[in-house]
Amino acid sequence: MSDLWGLGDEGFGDVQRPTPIGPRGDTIPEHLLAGMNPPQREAVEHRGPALLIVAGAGSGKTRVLTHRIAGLLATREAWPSQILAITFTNKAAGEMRERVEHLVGEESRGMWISTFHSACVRILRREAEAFGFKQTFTIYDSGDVRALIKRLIKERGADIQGLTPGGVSARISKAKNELHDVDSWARTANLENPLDAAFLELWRDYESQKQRANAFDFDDLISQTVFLLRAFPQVAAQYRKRFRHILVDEYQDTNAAQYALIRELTRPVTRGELPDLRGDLEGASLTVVGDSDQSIYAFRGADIRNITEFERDFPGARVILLEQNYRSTQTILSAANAVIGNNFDRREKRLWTDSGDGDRIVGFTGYSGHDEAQFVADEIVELTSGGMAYSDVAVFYRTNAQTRALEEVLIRSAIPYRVIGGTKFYERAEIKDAMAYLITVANPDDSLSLRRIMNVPRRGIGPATEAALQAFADEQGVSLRDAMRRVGEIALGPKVATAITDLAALLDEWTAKPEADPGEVLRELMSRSGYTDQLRRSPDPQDAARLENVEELVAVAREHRRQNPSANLIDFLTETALVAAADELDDSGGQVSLMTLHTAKGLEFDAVFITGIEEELLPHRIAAMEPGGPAEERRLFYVGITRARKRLHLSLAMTRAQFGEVNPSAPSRFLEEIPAELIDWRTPPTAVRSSPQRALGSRWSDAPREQFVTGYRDPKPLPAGRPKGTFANTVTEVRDNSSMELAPGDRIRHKDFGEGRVEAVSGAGAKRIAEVRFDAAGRKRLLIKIAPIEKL
DNA sequence: ACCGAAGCACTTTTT
DNA sequence: GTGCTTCGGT
Repeated sequence: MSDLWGLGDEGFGDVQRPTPIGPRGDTIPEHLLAGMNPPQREAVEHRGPALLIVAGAGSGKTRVLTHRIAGLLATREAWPSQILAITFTNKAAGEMRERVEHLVGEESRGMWISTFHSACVRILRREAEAFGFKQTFTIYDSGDVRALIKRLIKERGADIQGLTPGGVSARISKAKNELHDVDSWARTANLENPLDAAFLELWRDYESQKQRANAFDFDDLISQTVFLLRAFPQVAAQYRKRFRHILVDEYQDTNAAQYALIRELTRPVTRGELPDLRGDLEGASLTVVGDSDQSIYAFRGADIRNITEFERDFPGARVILLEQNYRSTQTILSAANAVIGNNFDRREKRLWTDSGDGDRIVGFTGYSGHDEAQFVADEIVELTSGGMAYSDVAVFYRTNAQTRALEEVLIRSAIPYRVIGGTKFYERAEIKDAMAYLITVANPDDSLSLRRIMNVPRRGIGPATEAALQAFADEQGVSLRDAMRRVGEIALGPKVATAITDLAALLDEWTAKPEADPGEVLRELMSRSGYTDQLRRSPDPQDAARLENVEELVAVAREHRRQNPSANLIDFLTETALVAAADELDDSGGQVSLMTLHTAKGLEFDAVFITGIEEELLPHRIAAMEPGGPAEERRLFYVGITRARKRLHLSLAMTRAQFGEVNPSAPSRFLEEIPAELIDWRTPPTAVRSSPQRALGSRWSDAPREQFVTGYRDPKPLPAGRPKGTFANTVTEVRDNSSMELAPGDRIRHKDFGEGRVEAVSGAGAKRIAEVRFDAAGRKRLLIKIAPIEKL
């Protein structure tokens, strides 16, 4: 650290600065460095063209980032407006802004701190007119994209086999994340393949529809910004000149498009590209923070090489490692280190703490997902009665479907909880309807939203009428909305024509007032369109809840306006389109948080439950077959483990219900990667086998599904030298009792509940259920197929 | 045009 | 088990 400021040879000295900076001698105020360990300190102080901070979980990277920004401001090396910080969620952006403001005060206003998507929308709105879009463009979420593609497939007829909306949208998304557009993709594609050719046509259709609707999809936001910067050098130069310090969090999860965006923004500006530029301007200084062990978004195109090859990409880059953990106990870190150590091809990094071992990890194996959920609930009661707040507890799972059992049991146990993400508020039908009204008002060209509300509530405009309107629009070369306004020129019944005219008039009235209060607009639209009336009059009790949801949305819009008095309808729509799951978290809630392992990234809790640690689920069956899949699933588990501050609970179930079918499940291979002495198993996982004699002393490692089909299979020997779980001496049988005939009155013996008498049998096939009154354990409902019972 | 009943396909993770 | 689509009746 001889050149502490990096100003010497790194070339800052000769460069023209567009705004004044303080005297070089300004030092970072001591309060910004107090209490930091040496690498943290260096990460705050280092100056140079590029800096990679390899930040292990819980190593204080947010603190380092905020203090680094505060340092830049405090020393007058940068104005707030010269800073662009990219975070993973809006919530993280808000927190970072708050913390920087806390450190350096009001003067920090004017920084851009946002997600990739929000930053790009901001750029695109400013520049929209330059490349054929209107400023009022709207944003399609994945549901909108699928709906549009679905319609396009349908319109093209049945000649395209094997093209599903989901498949097509995933493919388009993947291509865009790799920075392809339709034409560049077409050049590399093999169009001999009829499926690819059909896909290409569909994609072209999709793009032209989207353009006509004045809309972007999520992936466009990034890739179109890159194309914009590349196509308009003078536009790019403005942003390059403006942003002198770019900081990117969670860099391991950036994809090719996001990488390209960063590259574009950090290019130097040469004289002549901007009129008022006196000399060449070197590229912005880039700081990235990340941890390749926490890269979990490869499915979204994230490329781990962005971080592993950072030094090669950005010559002159400095790399700083943060390994000291300030979050978790050593027990939790040892488990995390042991698990992630099984990923080969990684840069060795070991988290450590000086804050002690803490409690052992608690393990539990339930009979079913419900049983497992009951364990979670019981433990939460235990923890909170010991003084822990509900909001300090989180429950993680691999798939959203796993919430059902958890929610049922938590409700029954009167534990307040909140599901983060999952079936989001904004995905509910009534909310999408309400939003579609707003979108149609804000962006009259968006025919997708217009179609959605055309006959909602019912006003007699059916498919036939809609087709007639569309035909007229195509014929006249106008929008669907224009066709509605000119309904008099179309031969339609008087009743239908009136309905269309009324709707068009209502929408136009508000389109003319784009600056009106969004909450007010929504309330008016909902009431005057008859939407609220329809729900109020409905006999369906669910409609009462839907009405409440719409009212809730009005309240959300009002609150947004209260917090941003100048925010118009488009601002509100943009914000709601870009909410991330983790943004829903508020710490004030006093509720247990339920979320997927993906959503958990970047968060931390005193007590963490990771559920469903089973083969097929974690690693997930689909991911396990993809190249790099198992390693990424392991990282996901690692992310989950490292969220815990004090207490970690790992649980699994011996059977798991899916599709309403119950199947046996095997403990995850990841469990035995944790040294046995770290886990206190309340009930250990057990060998799953079909022939009782073989299993004693066996391990349940490496237990893929065929084991259940074909019988017991000898596991591979474990690699020596690493302590492994040894739970195999306790063996439970999960057997297939499909053929067992039970009738009321039969006596049975259950492995744990003892003897009992069958009272009733219901259901059919794999779902046959016996109600049994056990002599000691009381009444239970057992799934005959998998219950550990025998007939007496 | 609208409603209810029956049949089916589906679930990995997300901005 | 759910949610969506299809079909047949009003």
